[in-house]
Amino acid sequence: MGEGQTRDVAARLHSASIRLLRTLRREDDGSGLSAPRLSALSYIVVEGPVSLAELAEAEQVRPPTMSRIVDALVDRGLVTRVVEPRDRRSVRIMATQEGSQLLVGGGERRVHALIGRLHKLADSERRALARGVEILERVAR
Amino acid sequence: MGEGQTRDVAARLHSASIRLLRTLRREDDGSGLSAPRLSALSYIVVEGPVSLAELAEAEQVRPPTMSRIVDALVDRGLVTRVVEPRDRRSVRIMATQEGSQLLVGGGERRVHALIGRLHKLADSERRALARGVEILERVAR
DNA sequence: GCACAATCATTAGCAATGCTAATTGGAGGC
DNA sequence: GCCTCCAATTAGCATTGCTAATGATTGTGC
Repeated sequence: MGEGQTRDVAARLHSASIRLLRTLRREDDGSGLSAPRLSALSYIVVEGPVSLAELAEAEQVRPPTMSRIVDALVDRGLVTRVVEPRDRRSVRIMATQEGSQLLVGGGERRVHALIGRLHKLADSERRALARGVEILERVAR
Repeated sequence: MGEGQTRDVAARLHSASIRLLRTLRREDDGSGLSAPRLSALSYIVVEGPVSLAELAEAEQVRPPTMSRIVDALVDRGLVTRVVEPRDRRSVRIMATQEGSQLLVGGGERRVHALIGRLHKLADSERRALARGVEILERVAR
């Protein structure tokens, strides 16, 4: 594959990813949470108990910013903060039942919407996309 | 392809897209613009003259929010606002030379970084990814 | 064991971004 | 001409982002 074609794939992959996530983001309205809060909650639910530093790093914001977002999630009872006994400087942030349910209870709205779109594809296309996703996972790592 | 597999593809596509864009976002630092401003400028450069309403819709923010972002871009000389003569209520927003150069001049940092990653793939993988991107474009439309 | 540097999180204070409601200015109907 | 509708902006507020400074705890050197 030539240099120009590689550039073409890169540019199109970039803009298709942006468009996909923008489309799916419309599903977030029903959650009642802002985008940063929902994204943080999602990470907490999936990645289990995490430290504030890890969470901030993963969400690409600074610790003070994330500390406030966690405040808001705690206020709503979606998340708890527990001091880590091994190192009492740090905290374990984990989802409450309510927090997990808010996410999965909605059937994970975004994924659900995406499944609906995938159903419109031919089976061979879904397989080709699945293969592309495997490669994308390596590229995005 | 079964229902469970389709769900699996959807979930993985979703999170791989998030991870990809987060990775590439690190390239934005060099631009000197915040994420919303850079994203708006990018749309303006690519989509030529646009109205405020169209730009707000595309970026999924409300018109007042976008109006202020455009203010900031105008202040930096990256964009101009021209009253539309056909309908003097509306406005044509377009990039200046400087605005276009800021984007393409950096070689489009994100795409450039992505090309570097694609180079590490085997040729057959790049082709499979290219096929996946074609399908993704339809899914994301 | 004790001062001292390093580390994790939070607080303080500011700029930018997001919203809704209200306003301004112009277009179009009648 | 007047009234309604429409595009954009202004006003005012909450949230999100940052850096700098502070608190609290841990680890280190001696």
